[in-house]
Amino acid sequence: MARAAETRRRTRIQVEKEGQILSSALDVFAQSGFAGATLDDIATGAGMSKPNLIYYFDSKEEVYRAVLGRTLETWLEPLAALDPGGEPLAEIRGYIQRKLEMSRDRPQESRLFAGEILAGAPLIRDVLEGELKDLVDEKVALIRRWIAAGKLAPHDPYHLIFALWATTQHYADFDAQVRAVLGRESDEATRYAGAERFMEEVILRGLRPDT
Amino acid sequence: MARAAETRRRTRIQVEKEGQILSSALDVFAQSGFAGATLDDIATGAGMSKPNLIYYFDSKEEVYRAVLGRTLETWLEPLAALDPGGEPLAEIRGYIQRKLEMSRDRPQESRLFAGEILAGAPLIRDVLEGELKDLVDEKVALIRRWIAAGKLAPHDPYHLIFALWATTQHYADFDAQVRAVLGRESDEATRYAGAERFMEEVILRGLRPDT
DNA sequence: TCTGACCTTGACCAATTGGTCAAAAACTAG
DNA sequence: CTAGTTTTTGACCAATTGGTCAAGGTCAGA
Repeated sequence: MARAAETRRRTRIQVEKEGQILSSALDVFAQSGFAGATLDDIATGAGMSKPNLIYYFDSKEEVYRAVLGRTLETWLEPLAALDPGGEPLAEIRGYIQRKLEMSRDRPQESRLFAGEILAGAPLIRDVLEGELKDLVDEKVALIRRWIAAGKLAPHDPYHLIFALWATTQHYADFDAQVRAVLGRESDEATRYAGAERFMEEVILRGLRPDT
Repeated sequence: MARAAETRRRTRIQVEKEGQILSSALDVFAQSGFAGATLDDIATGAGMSKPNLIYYFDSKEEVYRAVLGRTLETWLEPLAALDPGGEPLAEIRGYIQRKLEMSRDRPQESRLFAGEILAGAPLIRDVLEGELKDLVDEKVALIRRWIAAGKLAPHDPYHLIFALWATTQHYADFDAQVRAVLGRESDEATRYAGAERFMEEVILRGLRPDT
């Protein structure tokens, strides 16, 4: 284990350097994937030498795990924030907005997860089957209650969540494709405004109960 | 250049071996990405030695390009099949079905593209900005005509296409996550049936004109 | 069957890269 | 200021891996 991990109290330098490493590692892993990333790239991005990086994290995989772990909580936040006490359609609209904001403002995190899951989620399978599944199951139950109360049209909540994930994250994960198709003219703000408008007009509208 | 490429007439063995290589390469690249894949893995999967593989393709990148290229046409097919002469809602329903079928039956191709685009599409940017953009622009114009004719509700066709891509491909690209969330019970057939039902009930319904 | 072209691979090479180590530099408590 | 601890890195090592090469095996046509 690295000193940083076994020492009881973390020094000022440890906190700083670990932060720089994780920040650089996020960029590199998101851009190149786990296999494509090199410790030298990460170290350079963090403004230090490779042995110095290894002084803080014992291995490339440990850096990767740390970045993933750090991002996970941020990632689950929007869904967790879905409020049972709120008005159903407004809550889901809020969720869409938060997810789109995350895609826009933190695309690296989105791509990091996309890469991990694309590869079969070898390192976070347990988190997906545990924390994530529990959270989703809880929100699915909530949506079912909203449906039973006649506040939402009756559609499978699991597939609703998948559709929201897929569509919102698409703009970060497949950014290269979206930009290519929309052409040079389209700027970021316009892209995301259009995405939000479409989702609210089509998906949200599809959730409105018949009455 | 490899013999296979410069020879005028391809021998029986060339056709066979190149097919085996591309098939194996699809699996390996889809699973491990470009950087994570090794020529030995691909060669072994194709039932031959690494030098033998290099006899047919000059480099790892050339194998990768070949696999990407081969898959591209298949990939554009469903969108290209959108028929101007057909009934708008039925056409889009057919498109959703075809894309979901591709996700289910050819997940490796889906993941291959996802990986490439996630990395910024370094090798197919020109195709995305050329062929793909042209095809999308053409279909966007078609959808706009349908909207103008009052056959579809007025929503941005670009974002409609993105939403359909995102949602259908999600089931292949993020398979690990979908399975984890739905749990062990859910089998493939049920997953895809649920996805199709949701998309038809929500998205397709959202495209129906008001009248 | 013979011959020339095609196919196959074991052995090898050089570059990359994850990780080690010892020694020096910087920091901090007393 | 001093001694001990923490931090930093140049040099190095071993494993992996993309790609080469020469030698031997196989195949198709005459």
